[in-house]
Amino acid sequence: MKYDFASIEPKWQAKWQQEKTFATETGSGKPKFYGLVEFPYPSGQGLHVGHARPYTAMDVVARKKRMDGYNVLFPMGYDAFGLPTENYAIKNHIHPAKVTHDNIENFTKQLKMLGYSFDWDRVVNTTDPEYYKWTQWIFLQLYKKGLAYKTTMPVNWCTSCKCVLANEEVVDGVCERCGAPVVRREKSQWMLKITEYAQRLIDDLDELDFIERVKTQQKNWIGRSTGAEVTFKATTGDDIVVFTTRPDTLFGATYMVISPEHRYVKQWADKLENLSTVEEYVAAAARKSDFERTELAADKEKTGVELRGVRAVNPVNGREIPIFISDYVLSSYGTGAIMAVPAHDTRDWAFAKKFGCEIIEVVAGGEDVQKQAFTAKDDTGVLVNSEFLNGLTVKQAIPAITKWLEEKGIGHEQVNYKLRDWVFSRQRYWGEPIPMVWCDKCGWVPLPEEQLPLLLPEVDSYEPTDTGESPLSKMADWVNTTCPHCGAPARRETDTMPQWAGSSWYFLRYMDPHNKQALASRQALDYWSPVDWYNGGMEHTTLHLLYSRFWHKFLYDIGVVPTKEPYHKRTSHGMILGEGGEKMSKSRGNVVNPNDVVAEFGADTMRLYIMFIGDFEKAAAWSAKAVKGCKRFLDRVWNLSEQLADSGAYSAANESAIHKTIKKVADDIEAMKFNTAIAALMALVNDFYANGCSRGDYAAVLLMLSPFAPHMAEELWESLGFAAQRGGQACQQAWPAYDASKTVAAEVNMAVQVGGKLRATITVPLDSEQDAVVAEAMKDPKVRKFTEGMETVKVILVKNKLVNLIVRSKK
RNA sequence: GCCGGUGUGAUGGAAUUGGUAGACGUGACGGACUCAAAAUCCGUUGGGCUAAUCCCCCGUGUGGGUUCGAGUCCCACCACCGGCACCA
Repeated sequence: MKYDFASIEPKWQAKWQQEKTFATETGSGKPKFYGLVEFPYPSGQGLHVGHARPYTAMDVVARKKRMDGYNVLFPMGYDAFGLPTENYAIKNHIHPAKVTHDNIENFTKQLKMLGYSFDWDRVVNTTDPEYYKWTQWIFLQLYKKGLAYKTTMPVNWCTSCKCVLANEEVVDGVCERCGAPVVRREKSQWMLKITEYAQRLIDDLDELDFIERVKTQQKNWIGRSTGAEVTFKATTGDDIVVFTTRPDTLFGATYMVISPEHRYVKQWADKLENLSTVEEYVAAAARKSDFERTELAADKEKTGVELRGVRAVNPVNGREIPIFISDYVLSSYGTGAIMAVPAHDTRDWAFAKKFGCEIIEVVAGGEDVQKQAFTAKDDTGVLVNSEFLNGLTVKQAIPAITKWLEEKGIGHEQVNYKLRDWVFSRQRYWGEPIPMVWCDKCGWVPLPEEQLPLLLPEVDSYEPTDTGESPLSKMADWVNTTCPHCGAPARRETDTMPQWAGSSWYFLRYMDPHNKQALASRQALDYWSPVDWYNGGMEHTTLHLLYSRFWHKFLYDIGVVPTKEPYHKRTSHGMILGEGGEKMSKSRGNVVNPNDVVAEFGADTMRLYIMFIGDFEKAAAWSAKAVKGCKRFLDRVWNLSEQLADSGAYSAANESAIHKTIKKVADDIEAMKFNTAIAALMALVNDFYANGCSRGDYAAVLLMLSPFAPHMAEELWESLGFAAQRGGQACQQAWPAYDASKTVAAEVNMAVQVGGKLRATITVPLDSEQDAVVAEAMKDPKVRKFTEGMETVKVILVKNKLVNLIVRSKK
């Protein structure tokens, strides 16, 4: 009988669906395992082979965990709000909800076609009002705790999406999604105080089993630095507060720089002798897009203007120093003002050289500071020209000066973060409405919780407006409401939430997806939390992963969830590239469609290949030829079923190899080394071809193969009578038992080295002692040849592995 | 510039973490089967030297080092990939 995947696969998929083979009960005597993959955005293009890699991997893990006796939660859903759907809807005049519905239907079909063991009764969809009701509810809780606020500030504005972006969504000055330039605009936006959680988002990483590069990337993004805030007096009498990580260099501060947006620039306008030049510079800085600003940053050419008419006083020595504005000082970091120490900071040095500022060395130990800044922050430098700090190393001087500043009341230790608050409003239609009402008397009033969900209204046009207002603002019926507080006429917020909102808590909803009273029942949360293993893309490290950790910590603080962190273990997969090793894209014409692969080779081959393709964490190029190799392997497994010896036990010739493979495959799955797990199975099947194969041997291979190629495994399991014999599907069996004692053979092959060079291999009884091994080795003519006339000075024995004879010529 | 990662046959990639480099797959070559091809099965396949699948030598980006022994550890360098970047 031929391996007819085209009829086998739908057969088993239908059976799994009918019998709800993978439905999960909350609560059971078994230990729980919650495996999670990032839910897809249901785009019109359908499932990509890039999706198949992480999904297949976690499916293999989930299936293996079930065989290990775990109660496994392995859910799937759709992150369906977002711009591509909205843009498609605009272009084709179809409602985004309809587009979403159709795309989800297609995705579901494709996911089922690949045989994933999701619990399909727990599907969530972020655009479902029953779901986003709770997204809105979380927002209200954030608002009540003061963590959501509306403010006017310069924001990133995508010129193409006509929408604001979070800092995390701007990459190299362009929109992360569409690549259009991002400019800065003053807009009133809802913000979430993620900065309040900055320290905990760093600290709690220590307890988590995240791969290291995710941890470092998150830490770098949060960007903690410790230093001091110091207050300088301006000649106007105002205080100028600066942040510095080098308070020890305070005596070398020869000028100050404040950002062009700093409030003092306007405040001091009437005192400035060169007001028009200053205003010109401020205007020019404001015009620059983020892209231009990062471009300019690259060549480090400093620009700026001195504020003539106002000066500052260095608090440590009373010296009057000039104040500049320059866009190398950012308004959004620290205090928007710095003390410049050109001798010991490369940026200040470059600026000082250009504008002729004084350079005073206060840390000795480097090159001439007139030629180059000396920035070492360790013990190599010693303080000079700094009165009471002289003679101290930098490391000693920092606490000393900090203490001094505190005593004088002009400074204190300070920690700063690069992380900014999360810009949370979007001026688009297809997102969760923000449940807030503006009342002229009461200000912003949250919608009462019992009025949730606040439904998206039906509109005629979803087009974004050029004015930067949400399309919802044109819906007078919807916008005009009454104040929940005082009953006066009021207006709804018309911005919607960013796509990251729905994905920030979806893993909680899977635990109890149909709950109408809460986002999930406490019982379900207690049972399933936290996610045991979450696999996803590196591109979400500073977006989704950071945002959802923040929300989860907040929910923990208000007593909604039982754990501080949402995910225990986080792993990441590499991208699937096209045949040539380039990124798959329509324009390159190298996109592989999973439907085509499944039609030609079957889902099991597709699954097997995507796991065999290479190191799971690294990018891998698709190879049509290698796909065939995996199909060939499955054919070989299938064909073997027709030549089985009729014994339920492992055959003597294969027993040792079977036990080794059982351990190898289990270990490799746990370590995500799927490629070597499959290689081990291939090697075992090769052994079976060489040695013959019993029914018992074969059953073991079917069980080990079942997480990777479940349809074929089930079909053979059933047709060979194992299902009837052992009861239940292959995926419902226990993982075959591993017996270490069965893996050891009576004899082992050992390498013989002379002077570290391999000269022979010998076969000796297991656990042979040194003398016996050497004696056996000396029987080998090659070994004799290299030891002839030599004196053995040392023998190194690695038991059952290797013996190394160290020789030297006799005197 | 800073942080992280990678570099192994023709090729995708293995290597129990310091112990026989190249598992497994692809490709190539040879054989069996076939009228033939495909499919399948069985071999061979790092380089040099060679009549030889005898020997011997070389070989994991480059140059040093530690060690009985290094793809693996240390130092310096080169190349490529990813992240961050005027963050005081």
